[in-house]
Amino acid sequence: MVNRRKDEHMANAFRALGHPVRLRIVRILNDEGASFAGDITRRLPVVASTASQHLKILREAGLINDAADGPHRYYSVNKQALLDLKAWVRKL
Amino acid sequence: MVNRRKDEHMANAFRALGHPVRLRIVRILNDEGASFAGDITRRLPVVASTASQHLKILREAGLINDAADGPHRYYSVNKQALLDLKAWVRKL
DNA sequence: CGCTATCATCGTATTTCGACGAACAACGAC
DNA sequence: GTCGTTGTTCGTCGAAATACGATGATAGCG
Repeated sequence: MVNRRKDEHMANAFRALGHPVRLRIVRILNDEGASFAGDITRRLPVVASTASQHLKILREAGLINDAADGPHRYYSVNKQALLDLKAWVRKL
Repeated sequence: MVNRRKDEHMANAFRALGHPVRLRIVRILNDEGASFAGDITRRLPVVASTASQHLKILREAGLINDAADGPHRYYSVNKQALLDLKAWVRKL
């Protein structure tokens, strides 16, 4: 099948979104713009190390970007990834 | 947050879609219409009992419907659930 | 330099997922 | 009733996910 690899990639993205905390992270970044890790974590019901893991999962799924900024870390949504997601879902 | 419960529900749906086999099931039902369990299973790289489990997960997530039809079981997409999913994703 | 702040990563315990084969249930044909 | 077909559920086991605290790494302040 032509789209087997694409499906694999999309399944990865969906799996990353398939957790309340991670869904909330994406919504925070999407609704309120890029943020520092601490500002995100402060709004989540988990400790910092756990939040960091969730951010890593979203990053590895390609859904968010990160950049170092002094001792802080700046996170933002990957707009292109979200566009791809929307395009895929629209076909359902 | 107003949409905490909604997010929980959407995370469930995303988690259900977060597996290649289940994504493929949804695509089969969506692209080719409702099907018997056996016809679906035959196109998946897993044995029948595993396919049945995946169908159950999708059903419990509300993404597909099922109906008994003699010794067969008939599966179809839940159009409303997909509409909800699309509406949610569109807001990203 | 030492000190604080900010995050990430490591180590670990618990839970959940995902796969299979075996056993079970429901239906139709006979 | 007994088969044969279809599909689900059960039992099990290894792999992965999820949470936490502890430790490590880096940047800026003094």
